[in-house]
Amino acid sequence: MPPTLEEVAKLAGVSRSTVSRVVNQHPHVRPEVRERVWEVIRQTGYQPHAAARSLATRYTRVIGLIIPQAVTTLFTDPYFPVLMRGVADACNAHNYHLMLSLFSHRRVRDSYAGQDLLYRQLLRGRYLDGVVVSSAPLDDPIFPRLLEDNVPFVIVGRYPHERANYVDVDNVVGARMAVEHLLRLGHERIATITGPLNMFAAQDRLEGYRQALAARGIPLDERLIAEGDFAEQGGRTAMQRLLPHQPTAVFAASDMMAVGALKALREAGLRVPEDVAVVGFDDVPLASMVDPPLTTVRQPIEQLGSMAVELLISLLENPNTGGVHRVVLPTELVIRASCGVRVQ
Amino acid sequence: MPPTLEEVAKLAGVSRSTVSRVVNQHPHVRPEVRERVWEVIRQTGYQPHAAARSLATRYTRVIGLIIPQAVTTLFTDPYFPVLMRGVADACNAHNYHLMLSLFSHRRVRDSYAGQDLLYRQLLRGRYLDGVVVSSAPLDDPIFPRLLEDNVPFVIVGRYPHERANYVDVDNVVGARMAVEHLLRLGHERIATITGPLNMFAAQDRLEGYRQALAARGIPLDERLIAEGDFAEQGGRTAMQRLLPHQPTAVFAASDMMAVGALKALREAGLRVPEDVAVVGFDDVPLASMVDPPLTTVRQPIEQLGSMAVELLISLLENPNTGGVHRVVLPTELVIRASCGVRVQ
DNA sequence: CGGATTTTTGGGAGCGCTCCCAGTTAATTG
DNA sequence: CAATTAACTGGGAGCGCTCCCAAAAATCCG
Repeated sequence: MPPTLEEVAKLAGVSRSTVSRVVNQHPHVRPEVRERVWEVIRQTGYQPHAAARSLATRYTRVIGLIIPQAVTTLFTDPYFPVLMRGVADACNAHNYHLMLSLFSHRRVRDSYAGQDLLYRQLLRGRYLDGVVVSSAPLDDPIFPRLLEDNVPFVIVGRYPHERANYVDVDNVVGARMAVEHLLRLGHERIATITGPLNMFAAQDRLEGYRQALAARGIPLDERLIAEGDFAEQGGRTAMQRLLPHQPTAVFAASDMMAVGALKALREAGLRVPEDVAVVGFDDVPLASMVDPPLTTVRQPIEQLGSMAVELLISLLENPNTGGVHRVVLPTELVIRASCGVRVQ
Repeated sequence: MPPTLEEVAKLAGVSRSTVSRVVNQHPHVRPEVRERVWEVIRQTGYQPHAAARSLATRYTRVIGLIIPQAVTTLFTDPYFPVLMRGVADACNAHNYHLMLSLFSHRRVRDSYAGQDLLYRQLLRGRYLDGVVVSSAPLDDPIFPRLLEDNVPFVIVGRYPHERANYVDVDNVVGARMAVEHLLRLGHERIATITGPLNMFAAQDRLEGYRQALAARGIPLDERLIAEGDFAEQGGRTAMQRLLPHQPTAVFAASDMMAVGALKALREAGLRVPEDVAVVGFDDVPLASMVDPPLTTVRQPIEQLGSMAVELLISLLENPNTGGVHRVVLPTELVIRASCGVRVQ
């Protein structure tokens, strides 16, 4: 049974309140007393009881990371581990703890309803001070829940609501750069494999693709647009659907889908980049390991995670700082072999 | 301000205690009253305050997942996401929440000392009911801490202590199968790239390698053993160190290291499997995507995660069930192209 | 050096919940 | 139908902490 404040107080010959002051670094404690109390704390290994503390203060020093995405994508995609690292790092640095909620929809309980139940528990039950949400589809029930319960939150990505704080990457510009690069290489029949279009990132990357073509005066050919799911398998089947329309280049909205596309192309007996050029998005480690190495759009994933946390914490600690906070980070085109170098 | 028990009680015209009984499914509440209370709960969206509850019950319904590994490996290795999925799934299924602690050692605070401080906070501060630990080196400070503070825990892996519960994979047998396969293919100069030897899994896989050779009467050649770090880069440099001793086959203790080895071999102008056969361990998704696809030892990673959680929960809920709980799951050899098929 | 400050200190109240113990009310039984 | 017994219900105490307020001690100043 670990010691309580009261016990420490008795041992140090002071009152509960004084020990509390010492622990919480309040001023107005004689240095001599303060030292005596610290000594007892050290010896007893005293540690404040989190529940008691948060019952009294209404703060938990815990933030949640919610990743509601249906699973397939999630865990073959190296995106998430990296994001998590950014998030975890920032939490450690600020002495917050991290609660992770993943939903895989594979068990009955993980249904839409079960998920909503868990959200309620987590948010209304005051397990958390605030939340970082990543990769949620636009219609995910987490958003209304957060808004309704007035829980401070930051999205990694974007959400169309006046009270939504977010940290995002400039997906439109990133995608445009990628497609412009293909245009520069002389391609005109450029296809795209999009992410699931109920996600903003997917929509934005498609928009970038559109803009690049429009700027070049190339009319949009709907047959050159195939929707994928950000995962490899989806990229592969999307590519198969695109093949009959003979694109000479493909912009995939994620590296995993680009890898899938690579596979589909190889199966169809086409060479990359000679017959078809491929560009991805994300620059996950795998991108440089496949054959041929992928040209891709790098996004600062880890930084996204830590910035989200830092923004959230600043929201928590200065609640009055008015206004909505939005950060958009730039992307960078990384050129490798998969798009070839065609002379115009 | 969300409603409290007391408020719900007033609205339903009963006492605090009765509402508590309803919420906690205690018997001895008239069905009619029970229904009335539920109705109020539904209308108000009442949700018990977690901190208040755990202050009173001394339970939090939160379990921790602690991954103390120095980072490089961690997040390029698809092992962790999969493990996490297993862990998260099991938590969801049993209505527990998951607290994640990762340490990357990249900031000052993430030093050994900072880490220990966080452990104390987490464990002594009663944030958690119990803990799952994965990929901790044998000398990690988490173990003494857990033992000393008497926190229920389950290791994914293994730890030499009488009170250590764990869920592990049969690394020795898995490694032996891999090496035996190479032996069967006629190899005699078989090298191995081990994991960091302060981890049990690495030691066990090395032991399996030893056993396979010994059973065949092949003397151990220390020059054919190189220590890696489970990550790609480490596998690559380890392979470079092995090359001068001209192995005809290599058993890498992780797929990521096998991929690194592949790279080193290619750089050295050697063909796989014609010149050197390669076998990995883990069967991560990447294993089947590289060229040539890796022969490897599959371990049920996700199952490992969910079993660890389930074991932990059963420990928490039936504390008197004596004895230590240990589960060892089997592995499976997956044969692909990287080891070739040599006729003896 | 005595009153006015200012700094320290202690203790009560309360955060929202569970659990135990009586007190009520309803059901059973001979 | 009175006497038991069982099924419900309410309220106090307490989980360990913070915060406020007032009392006590130390410091100041003319």
